Formats: sequence, C-alpha cells, structure tokens
Amino acid sequence: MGRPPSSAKDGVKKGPWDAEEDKKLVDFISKHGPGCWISLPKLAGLNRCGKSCRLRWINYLRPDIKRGNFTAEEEQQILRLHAILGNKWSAIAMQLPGRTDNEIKNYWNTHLKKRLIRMGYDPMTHEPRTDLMACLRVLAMSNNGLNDLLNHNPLDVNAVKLDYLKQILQSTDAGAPNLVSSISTPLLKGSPLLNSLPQLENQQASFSMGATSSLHLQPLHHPITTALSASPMDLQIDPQVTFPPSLDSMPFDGTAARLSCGFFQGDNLVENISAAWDFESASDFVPSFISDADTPVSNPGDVRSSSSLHCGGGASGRSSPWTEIFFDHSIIQ
DNA sequence: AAGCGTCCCAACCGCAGGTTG
DNA sequence: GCAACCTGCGGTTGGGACGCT
Repeated sequence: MGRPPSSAKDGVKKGPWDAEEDKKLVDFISKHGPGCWISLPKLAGLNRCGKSCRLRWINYLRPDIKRGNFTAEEEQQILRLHAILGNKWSAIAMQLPGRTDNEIKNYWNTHLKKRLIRMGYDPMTHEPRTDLMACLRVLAMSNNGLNDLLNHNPLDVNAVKLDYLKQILQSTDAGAPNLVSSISTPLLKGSPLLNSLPQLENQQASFSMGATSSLHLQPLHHPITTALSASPMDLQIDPQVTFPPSLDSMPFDGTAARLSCGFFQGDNLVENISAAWDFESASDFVPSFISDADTPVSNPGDVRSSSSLHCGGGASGRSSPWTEIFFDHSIIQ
C-alpha cells in the first residue's frame, strides 16, 4: 500500500513505513513528546524527513486514533460539517475525535462524495443538480439502449447508429421546470448516413436544461471543426434557438458528432461538458467526454482522469466532479 | 487461473501562513 | 523589513487489494 520505497536526493527514505521505524518513532515520542519535527528523525535514529515523521504520527501512530469503519453518526456529521466548511478537512477532523483529516478526506473522496452524486446532489454545494438531467438522459441512452441494440443486432450497425442519433434528437424532459430550447437538425443534412432515414431531417428535438444553458452540436474529424468550436456554433440557449441557417450546407461526413453543454451563472461560464460520438466503428460508439479542448478523456471510469474538466467557482486545481456525475449516476448504471 | 480495470488509502508534494533571528 | 525555517493543510499519486470477465 502507498508509495514504493524511494530515496530523495539527500538519501532520506521515502515510501511505506516498516514496523521498526514505527517503533522508533513511537518510542521517541512517548519519551520526549513530538517537539521539533525537523530534528526528531535524527534524534530518534530515523532516516526520514521530519515531515514524513509528523504525517506518520498524526495519521497512523497516534494512540488516540480511532480505527475501523466510520459510523452512520460520523458520516452524518461529516456531511453536515462539509456542507458548512467545505474541504476544510482539519476543521472537520477537530469535530470527530480520533479521526484524522487525511482519513476523513479519503473517506469523503471514496464514499460520501460519490453517494451524494448518485443521489443527485452537487458534492460541493450539497444542492440538487436538476439542470443535469437532460444530459444524463442522453448519456443514459448511450450506455444502455445503444449497447443493447448493438448486442441484439450487431450486423446492422448503421441502423443502430441512426436509431441512436434519433433518440438523441428526440430526447425530451417534460418533468423538468425549464424547457427552454429546441434544436433543428439541418446540420445533419447531407450526411450519407442520415440520407437513409429521411424522416430525421428537419426533425425538432427538445432538450431541457437550465434557463441559462448553452448547447452546440458539431461534426468532428472535419477540417473546419476547430474554427467552428470558437463560434458561431456555440449557442446560448436563452430562451430558444435553432442552428444558424448558414450551417445548413455544412458538410457532415456522418462519422462523428459532438454534443456540448455549457452552464452559466450570469454571463460567466461555470462549467462546460461535451460528449463525442464516433461513428466510424460500432465499438467506438459510446460517447467519450471531452473538455473545452479536443482532448478525449482516455479512461472515463477512473475519476482521476477527469482533471481536464474544470469545475468553475472553486479553488484552482480542484478536479471536477462532473465525470463522476455521469458515470456514477443511477440513471447511467 | 489469468488478465484486466477499478477501488482504496497511506504517503507524498506544493504551498501558505506563522515564527524566528 | 526580510529571509530562512518550520508547521500544517489540501490536493494528488501510485501500488496493493479486490472484483469482474
């Protein structure tokens, strides 16, 4: 568990602690108290840096550390405190005797945050995230309906693709309070793929999102994709738009498309997400998530790969919960 | 049984703030 | 006032454990 043993420039040992090191540290601190962490390693006969000793003592060796699973009461307390304090793990730990900030942080990241997400709450604000539902439905189709179709009729890939596109374009959310946009599909005209399904042309599709959402649909793998991503296809849906007529004649090779949603607070984009569909092969048909650039998320199941999605309004460097929202949500699963 | 992907968590890193000389 | 040092915090890493195919 943990980091592999390694040596720093000055020869100080790093990585997991062994029993002998633990004993030296415990013996020294029980005799002399924690004191100065910088000089402690030398005095205790440890080939570690003071920082490492401090961390080991505070997070593992301290006699008042409580071991074992978190109780339901502790979970509730963490949730309550996190709603008030945010990621102030040390402040939260002060209210939970025997628990360390590191332990609480780990427990939050591996259990409680995901649980909140599954329940439809934003783990940072602890507020319901109703504005995500339209995108979740689109993505649910991708993970369930599409795969089912492929499994049942693997040979008729084009039919599956068309059906999938149709589902996306027909998706509605009558239950949500903000039914704000409608999107026509002239963009898809001319696609060899779509020509085989005439009724799809000019079809109106409704997407339900927050009243200040944006949406764009654009072809990938196209020479002018880059130019398009800046404008004019990034559309502010407030309250109702259709694709600009100029896009009617845009070539679409039928191999890929991207759905992108931006969420705004006032004029500020606080979150932008995209899903891309690659129609080149059936196996690539599950959408991949992309950030504001064209960098696909290589391993969307691993939350650590989601760092390319920036969560606005928080501290810099904070990883976005959005990928988890999609892949952990009960609708998806 | 083997291979693979994901989960979990101990430990590391960088940084900010406080203290000391 | 300033630099060096020390401590504490929050974010991130990475490998063993585990589960699934």
